[in-house]
Amino acid sequence: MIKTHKEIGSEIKRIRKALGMSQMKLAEGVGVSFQQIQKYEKGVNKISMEMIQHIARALGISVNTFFEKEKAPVISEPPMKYYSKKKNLIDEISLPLNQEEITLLQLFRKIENKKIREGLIKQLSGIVELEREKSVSNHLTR
Amino acid sequence: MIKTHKEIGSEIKRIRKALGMSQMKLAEGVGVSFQQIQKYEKGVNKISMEMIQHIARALGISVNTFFEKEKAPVISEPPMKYYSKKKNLIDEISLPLNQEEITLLQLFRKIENKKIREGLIKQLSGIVELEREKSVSNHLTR
DNA sequence: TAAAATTACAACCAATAATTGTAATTGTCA
DNA sequence: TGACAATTACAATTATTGGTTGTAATTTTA
Repeated sequence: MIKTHKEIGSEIKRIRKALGMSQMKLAEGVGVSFQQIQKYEKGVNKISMEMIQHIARALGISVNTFFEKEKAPVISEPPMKYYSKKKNLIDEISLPLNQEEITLLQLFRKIENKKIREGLIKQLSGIVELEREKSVSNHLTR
Repeated sequence: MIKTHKEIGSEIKRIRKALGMSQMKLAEGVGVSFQQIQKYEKGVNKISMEMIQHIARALGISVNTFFEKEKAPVISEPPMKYYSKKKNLIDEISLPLNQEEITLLQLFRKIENKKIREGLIKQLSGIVELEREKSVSNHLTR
């Protein structure tokens, strides 16, 4: 859910008051008129990316404060088996990816045929299986 | 140090390209013309707080990505060594994934042999190729 | 190399960011 | 209480720019 300017403005106001700071003082720190601060707080005017940084600095807080509620990228846990039981609650999580993995995904997402996708995954799990067996036998004969 | 719109725009462009996404496609996801995306990327137009959220969503990343490097409000400057690690963003993009894609990734990550991974991607691109050709011929005979 | 796709650049216009001015509200203290 | 200062709300105006469409240039694909 995206945050509206009105919501962000209210947050600015809340923080400003919590700091016992007047609109005038904040305006001074930001470099605009205090009436302009009012507009930001009311959500009348949009807040640009540069402006939010000035405001955050004047308030002595981090810009991230305004997006803290966003869920951070979560690292998924390895599945028990190769096919993990899907949990209905979560259908989308975020993972940090490297370039190779991005390429993999870009290609995979182009495959519209579901059976082909499923087949690929099955094949992939076979490869993984093979690689593991090989490493095991290597280990035994080493 | 505050980030200018130009810098933020460049970051958007870099991420978009890393994801293999065209301006058109991004524009579509954001809900503006692709020329408007150009202006954001060039820093010609300011990016509002609401707009950055739409852009982030269309890119499948968190808004915080644009402020990750930001230092939290500092009273005294911390030692340099804690900041020394320069992280390459392209190698650390977070994407929302569905269950099938997560499975794919988890399997792919188990493959330690680089050649096998590369071969897989090559094979995958071949499949994509095939599927596209098929859809083209379907379209022609339809 | 021709086509298709993607990107860059220009001109135009409606929308609004920011200013100044004034009124209303709140707080302070004699 | 009432006068005052400070703070905040609201109005009107203007310069700026966010967003569009159109076209040219560039890159990619077949």
